[in-house]
Amino acid sequence: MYDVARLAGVSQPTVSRVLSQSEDVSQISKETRRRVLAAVEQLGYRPNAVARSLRTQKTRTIALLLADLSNGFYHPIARAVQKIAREHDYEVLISSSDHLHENEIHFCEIVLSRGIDGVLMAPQRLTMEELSHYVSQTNIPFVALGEHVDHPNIDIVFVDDEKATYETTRWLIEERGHRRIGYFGVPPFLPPGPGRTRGFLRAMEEAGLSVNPNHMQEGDFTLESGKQAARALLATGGNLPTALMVINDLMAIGAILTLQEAGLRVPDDIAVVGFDDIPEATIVRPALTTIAQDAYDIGQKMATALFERIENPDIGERRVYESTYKLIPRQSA
Amino acid sequence: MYDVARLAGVSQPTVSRVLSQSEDVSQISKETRRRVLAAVEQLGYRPNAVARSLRTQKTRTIALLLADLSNGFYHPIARAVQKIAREHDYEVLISSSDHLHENEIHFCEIVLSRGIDGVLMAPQRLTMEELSHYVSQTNIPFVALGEHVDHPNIDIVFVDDEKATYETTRWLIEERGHRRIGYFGVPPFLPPGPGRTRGFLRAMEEAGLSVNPNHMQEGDFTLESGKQAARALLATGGNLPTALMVINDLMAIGAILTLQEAGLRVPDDIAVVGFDDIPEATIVRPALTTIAQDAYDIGQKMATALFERIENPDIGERRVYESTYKLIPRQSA
DNA sequence: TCGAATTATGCATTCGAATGCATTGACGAG
DNA sequence: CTCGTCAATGCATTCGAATGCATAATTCGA
Repeated sequence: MYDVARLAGVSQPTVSRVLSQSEDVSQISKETRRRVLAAVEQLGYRPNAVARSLRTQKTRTIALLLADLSNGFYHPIARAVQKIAREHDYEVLISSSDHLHENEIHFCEIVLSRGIDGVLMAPQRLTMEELSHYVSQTNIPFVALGEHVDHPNIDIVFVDDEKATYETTRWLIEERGHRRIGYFGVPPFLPPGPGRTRGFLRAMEEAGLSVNPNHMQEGDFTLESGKQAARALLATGGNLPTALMVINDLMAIGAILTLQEAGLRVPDDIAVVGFDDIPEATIVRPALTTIAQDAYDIGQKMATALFERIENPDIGERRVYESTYKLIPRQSA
Repeated sequence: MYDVARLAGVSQPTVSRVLSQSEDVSQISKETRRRVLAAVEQLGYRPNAVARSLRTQKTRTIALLLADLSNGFYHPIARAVQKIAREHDYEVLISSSDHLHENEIHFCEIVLSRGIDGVLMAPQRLTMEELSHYVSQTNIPFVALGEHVDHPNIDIVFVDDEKATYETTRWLIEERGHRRIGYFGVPPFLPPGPGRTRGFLRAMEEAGLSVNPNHMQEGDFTLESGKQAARALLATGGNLPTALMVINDLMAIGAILTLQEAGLRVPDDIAVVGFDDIPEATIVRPALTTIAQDAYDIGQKMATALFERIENPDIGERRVYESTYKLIPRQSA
């Protein structure tokens, strides 16, 4: 910057003002501005973002923690966040926890030490104490995905998982006439497991239907775990359910593949319903009936909420945004 | 750091030494070290990465530019890079160009202004002049994916695309007896389009087979564009090829879906071969026969090459690493 | 017992840019 | 002709940590 200043015949602070203050705020003469910009151009000067960050205490970077980069559900979120961030002239540091506690902790440490300006996260294994611990050490805004995050300083965006699975289970019962319905979920410590499971069980109970414990299997959101769950179901040897609610599309697809391999017809022998509506849902045959989430909308809501707080730090209390879902009947149920 | 120093009864530089120099290099007494670490603990002090970066001129961050975050091919690359980066205690700034020139430029600007320590990229639209322009402005190492990147200061990792499609096309001809083979590619300015197309054409020519221009269609690597290409193929009305080489799996799957919708049987009426071996290849029915790339290996090679240069800046001339491919015969051909 | 060689630590400066405050010059009013 | 005002710019400092150099403390040998 000194070199630019010398070439333009002004002082370093003047160059700084030309480069970092908006035209109307600064009191730089037109002529000076022109000379400075010409010098910048001539030298190919580029401001050093690190130095700028140190002085302003802003990095113009937000961090985004996803649960699984390979799960297509998260891609529109990342895309929406990137887009909005770019509109605000911010960069996004993307990280994938792969559902691991250790990675979520690492993410938080990075956020605190790197001077990130705001955080978007889909936390799964972090306890509320841990979250509080980190949030309390900083003034930057946090926005999380999921109803389970309940902290006074964290805005959330959520989808009513319980209602979604409840309604869909009822749909399976009332519209499709199923009475033996199974459920593939995840262990209760993995959001949004509990909510979805609750919705399923409530619908079954209200309909006066019992659930065979053998028909409830657990996985970890991956395709492979959906296959395993289906294998476990088949291995029980007992009579099979006529329909299966699965906690997400990837597992649902895994289940379909394995069931078909075992000679079962979907949906004739077993109907399968997923959750998310990822691109793969239209690739499997039969195409997957699923509860669609609007991931792009979720990403937009999260990013918008975050930047509102970044631009106006004293917005006040926790805000809650709900994003919609919608049952998409295809061929698998 | 001053607070820590005061609490520990030492000077700020001493705290700095305790925190940033390895135990054996530094000449800090055991007792002082203990007191300092205790003070750090007590105050919950966390070094400011921005200040550290300004002083050391290192950000401990590398940048990774992918062509399309939604394309599963890139996920293992990202995963491998993250893993190796973490082993070196670096963070990864991931970005997706979505095949757009504008985004590739933006990425380079960020790299230069943010003081990134190294770059991994899968450039597609950047011209060699532009790349040179950016590379020449910095001393940090660049590693690129793809044979088409030919710059003395950029190491590359590549897969022999031409050989792969050549061999696979021969396989279609010799092992499977196809003589009318079509090809779905991408416009020639999109790597690795040209190499793969060349391999296909060479195999056809050597076999003395001509290619019906109607059987050559172009897309942009996406599922949707594969569907469009298939629609265009069908719309030509003429006789159809009995086999189709497709430049990547996503387009191949799109093609299969559309062909099936039109009442054609795969592979009986038209065999389809893809390239990449993404997870979706095992989801479609028939399962996709494809040329597998070892994306995790590619990511590892790229990251390893990069860190070698980061740790030893004067390694010298451009290095070239080849990663393998392998035809995976499944059911679609 | 004293100086040389270590070892342990502190002081002052530096990284690059942003900013509070001071200064300069031009202009107009009295 | 003088002084106040305001626009334009410069000076000095600051952000937080790392580091070259100087120095104090300790050890050791002769």
